Amino acid sequence: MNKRLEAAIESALRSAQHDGALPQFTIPRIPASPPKRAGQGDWAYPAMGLARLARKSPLDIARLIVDRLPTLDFAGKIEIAPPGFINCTIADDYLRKQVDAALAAEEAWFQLDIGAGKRAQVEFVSANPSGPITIGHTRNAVVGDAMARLLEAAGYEVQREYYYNNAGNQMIILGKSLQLRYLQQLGEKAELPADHYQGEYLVDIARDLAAERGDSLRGESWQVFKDVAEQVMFGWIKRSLASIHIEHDAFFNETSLFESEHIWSVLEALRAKGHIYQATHWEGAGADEIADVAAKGYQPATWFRSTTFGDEKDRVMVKSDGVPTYTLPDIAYHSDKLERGFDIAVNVLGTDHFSQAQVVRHGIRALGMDPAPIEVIFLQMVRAVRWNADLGEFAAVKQSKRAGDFDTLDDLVAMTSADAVRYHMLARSPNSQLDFDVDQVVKQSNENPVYYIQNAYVRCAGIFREAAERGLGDADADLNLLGESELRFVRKALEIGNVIEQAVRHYEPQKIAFFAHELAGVFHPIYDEVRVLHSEVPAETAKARLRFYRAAQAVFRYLLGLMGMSAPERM
RNA sequence: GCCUCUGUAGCUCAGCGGACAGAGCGCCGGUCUUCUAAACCGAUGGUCGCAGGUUCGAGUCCUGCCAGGGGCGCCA
Repeated sequence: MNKRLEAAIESALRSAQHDGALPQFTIPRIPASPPKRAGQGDWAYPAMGLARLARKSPLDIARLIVDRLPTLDFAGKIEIAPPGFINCTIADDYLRKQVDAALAAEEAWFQLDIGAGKRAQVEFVSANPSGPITIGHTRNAVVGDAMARLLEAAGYEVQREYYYNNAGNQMIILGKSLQLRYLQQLGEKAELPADHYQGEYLVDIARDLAAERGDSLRGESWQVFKDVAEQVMFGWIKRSLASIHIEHDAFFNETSLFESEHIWSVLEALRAKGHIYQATHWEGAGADEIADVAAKGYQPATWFRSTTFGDEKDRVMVKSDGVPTYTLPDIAYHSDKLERGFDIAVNVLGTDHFSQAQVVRHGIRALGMDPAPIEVIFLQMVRAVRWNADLGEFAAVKQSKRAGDFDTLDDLVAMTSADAVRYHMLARSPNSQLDFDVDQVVKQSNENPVYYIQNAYVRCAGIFREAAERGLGDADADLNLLGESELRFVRKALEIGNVIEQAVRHYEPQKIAFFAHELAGVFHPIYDEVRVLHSEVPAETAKARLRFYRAAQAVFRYLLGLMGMSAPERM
């Protein structure tokens, strides 16, 4: 709608230039935006931005524009306000029509076409199968899934992908850890080294394994235990994610890149383009670094000259022992992603991967590919915190997998609820750190934004239950009987399209959470004021209002769905 | 040291270069004989970390400081 207003203003400006009222100049793109205050219309266009170019006062320019504005079906009153705003109000008639339009079109009313015919991929979670889903992964999961849902709402065909590193050292340690736990179950004295996974969950798996297989695995190598651990972990991970309504379409593992030899062909491609060299230390190394390398006695390794692309130092691709670092498979994986032809490939990562993501980008460039489709949402740290009465302050609950002391997604859901976890993890800018106060989310659950939003849906459901009992319907409703308040809600609901578009264009899925809360804030006062089943409400008015609440309920159902939250009939 | 994120009401946070800076929670005072009060209404509460700059206009953009988080491995 704002786009159409901007286009109309641009054509008005052109016509003013054409008839000589304004001098010739390139018309800048000035966005119309919703004003903060009531009484300033629904869309405001600041003509002040044209004053210098047109060499006229902003108010005069606004006048010239308004006089030449083509008719717009949604526009009602159009006013000029100092210092030079053009305030456009949406016509009441248009708003009334939207009530029926929303109900007739159902989900299509919200659907955008900016992604029509385009494919998007969201890669998220991507936790190694070395333990349960932690609170950090949970934030990643919620943000990634919301992003995917928003892209779908924008018309994209979306694939949700999970990438995991199962070829590295961590998985070897995992296998060995389980092996030792298994031997402990058989009564052997086996000590777990400090760098092994200490978590109790491995004891559980070992116990099951001993129960099922007896001592038949006593002589097996760690690989066997690694495979068992990986398989069991993935079962847990998928089940945990499913508990907050998240499911991936594809699982991509690092091992497959080795099996297909893809990582080696990528390395050769880089070498052919002259970005690879063998050395004990990188080309720009200082005296300290060279001395350090000498002290460690390293043989030559394989380096990627990432400094060519602006990196601060070159990176090792293959260690001197012949084992690749994470960098090589990561580049290979992303080149594979791009070859699959996605228009957008969103990657949700913790900010601790910032440098790594930059190197991957350099690698993609070095291969001669365009990294533009790759977008990364970096998440700042999330901590589970609890009030510590002894200290008199909030203290972080540790979440190291290997230390065996952490809060998992399962714990969080058990302590709060899937809906509360999803909302609280989503309703925060990815750029901000998040302290997830477990006790607070539980304690305050009665005054929570989660319930505030869901209650809007519930209250509608209550009206329909009662109406059905009294045999009331909304057939032949005359929407002219709707009042100012109801139209205020429709006006706000119409912003959904803009919110989704902005969330998608700027990769800010949290916007939808804030918007849902705002819309509920518009809804609740109306619910109190605009009654349906009240003895003083005339039958025809009740019908119109019933239809309005049906549309409102559809809006909330849609919004809750976009956030992966449930829409309960009762609370 | 370099890179990056954050700093807005007592607390947790929104805020798109535009008009007098916004919510929720907390505190204070009101509102249920009629669709769920998990709600609503009202009051209180701000030198937008500090200092410059760009602009007709800066919480928003630029530079420099200050404070806090994260990252800078032949780890994964």
